[in-house]
Amino acid sequence: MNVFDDLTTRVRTAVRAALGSEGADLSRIVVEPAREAGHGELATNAAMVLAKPLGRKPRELADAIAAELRGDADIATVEVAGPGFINLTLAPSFWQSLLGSIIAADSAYGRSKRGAGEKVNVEYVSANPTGPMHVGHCRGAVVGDALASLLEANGYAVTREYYINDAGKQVEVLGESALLRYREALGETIGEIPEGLYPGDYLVPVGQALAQDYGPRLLNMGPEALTIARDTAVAMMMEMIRGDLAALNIEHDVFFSERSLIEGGTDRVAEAIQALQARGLIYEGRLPPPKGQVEPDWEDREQMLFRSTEFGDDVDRPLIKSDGSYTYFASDIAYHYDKYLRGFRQMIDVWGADHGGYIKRVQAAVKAVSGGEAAADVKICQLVNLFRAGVPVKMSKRSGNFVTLREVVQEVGVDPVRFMMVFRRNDAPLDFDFQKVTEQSKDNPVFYVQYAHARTCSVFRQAAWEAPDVDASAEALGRAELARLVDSGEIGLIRRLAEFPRVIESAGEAHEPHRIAYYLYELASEFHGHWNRGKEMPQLRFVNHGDRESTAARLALVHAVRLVLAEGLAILGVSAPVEMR
RNA sequence: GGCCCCGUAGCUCAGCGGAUAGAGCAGCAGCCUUCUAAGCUGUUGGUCGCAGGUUCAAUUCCUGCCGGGGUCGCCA
Repeated sequence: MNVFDDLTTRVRTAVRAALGSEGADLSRIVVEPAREAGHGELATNAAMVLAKPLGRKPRELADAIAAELRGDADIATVEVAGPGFINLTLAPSFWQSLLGSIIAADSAYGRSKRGAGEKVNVEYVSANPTGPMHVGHCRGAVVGDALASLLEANGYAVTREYYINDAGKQVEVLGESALLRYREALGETIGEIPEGLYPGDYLVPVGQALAQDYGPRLLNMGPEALTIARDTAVAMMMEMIRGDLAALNIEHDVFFSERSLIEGGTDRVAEAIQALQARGLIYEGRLPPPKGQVEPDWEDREQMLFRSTEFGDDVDRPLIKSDGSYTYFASDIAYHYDKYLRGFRQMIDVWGADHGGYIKRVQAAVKAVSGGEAAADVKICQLVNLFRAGVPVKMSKRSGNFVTLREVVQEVGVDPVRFMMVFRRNDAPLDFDFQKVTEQSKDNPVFYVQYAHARTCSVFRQAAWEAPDVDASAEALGRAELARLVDSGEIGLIRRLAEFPRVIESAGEAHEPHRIAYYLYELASEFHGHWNRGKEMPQLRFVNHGDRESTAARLALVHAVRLVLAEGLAILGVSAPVEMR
């Protein structure tokens, strides 16, 4: 039910009829919404695309195609304009019946089957399990989650995944920090937390849990105690992080432990390296030191390298540290190899801006390890700048004075956080103002869009009161005399609703959930605008006194607007309130 | 120095190769004696960082500069 696909097909048919089908490439022909009112409702580039291959003038081709299109009863006007555009307006009856289809499709409207059930893995958040999530993690969390939903709306089989970095030095430090808290829980005075350990209070419960479970036994246990403390701490931190995510309504399908790659008998990292070796992509060699930067302890040594440059990386990458353990990247290769073995050919990783330099090597790894069958897209999320009524919120890691995700959600609620995080492109920095995002005013996009939905609901409440004889059920509205919808504002709204499937597809294809947010903003704006016209011109109001048929038709339109707003907000994980009080 | 991202109206930003580049805010001019719930309507404002290239067509793709940010073996 994508109008643009529908019309593209019709245009291609018209092209074949007008010009014969002698092998011309019709794939580049598209029908798009016209940008300006003066350019009709839809426009196609068919004539311009075909001009060159056919060796004919665009305007001439356009005239021939246009003549063909005029035979289509759904097309009201056809005009050739500019360099060879064919501008179309559709018959009101076309839009009216489209509205009927939208209502019939109900919550399936906008959903695409383009993904055809293909498996996609979206890995996001993946915050280190060393403490609670702070606002910095928030954006990636929301972007990843909304992207996952967006891909589901496009018919993909999506797995939401979290990679737990539970294998490196940081979790060892976490373990040590937990042991200190353990001694504290046993009654020792530990004084100030030493430099280099995690000072946060959130480790106090970990120490208490250890004390409760083990009593004083860990004190003389040796290295084993550290392992126990570490594992306990990681488990409890992950519990906390899950709670943080739950506060954002985020739930992952898979939590993948980095440590699991090397524990439990099989060395999955070694297997991944072997897979690369089998493809001749591993060698012993030396790396040039980084240029333009002083590296005092640079040690030139012969080491095992992955030939990632073969896949577009800048230098080949080491897999084994000088102490003999695997590099983080080696584990990550194994992790992505695992994703490939689980059947994912499309992998999306959502990372913070500071990981930008890591993209090429992971993409190289995915290509290498899958023999070119799989590909990774990496979405980088830029910083979020916090404000309170326009004043920057100071944050310093050193003083531990960072704002946690939980605090933000508690203060402003989930909806403003989720909406604002996708109201920018992920790769552009974003300003987040605690005060503005909760304002109930036109200037606050969250409110503006949610209010549009609430307003649609309000119309129905009003209708039940003022026009109780009109059956406002979805079934009845689907049967309404939609031909009553002739006002330009009404048709305009239907036209906007018609764009929804197209927005879902293009946003899904580009992996850009923010486009949904912008679309919803535009739809809301158009709906509010039409509403406001009813102030000056009561005859345009949805509840049209004394005319049941007209009221029913308009309620059908409002119902469809509500449907699309709710669907779009659902993709973003933002609620669609029935009232804003 | 290498690599990556960004550069569009005074500000914050949209813009999947298409026409005269859009929105919100701010500014300006009206309306707001009351109704459909958090005002409304209109309007000013642009060498799309610069220079080349590809194309019928470039803000969009490519190359090189300029400016801002990030990042740069054995951290994750």
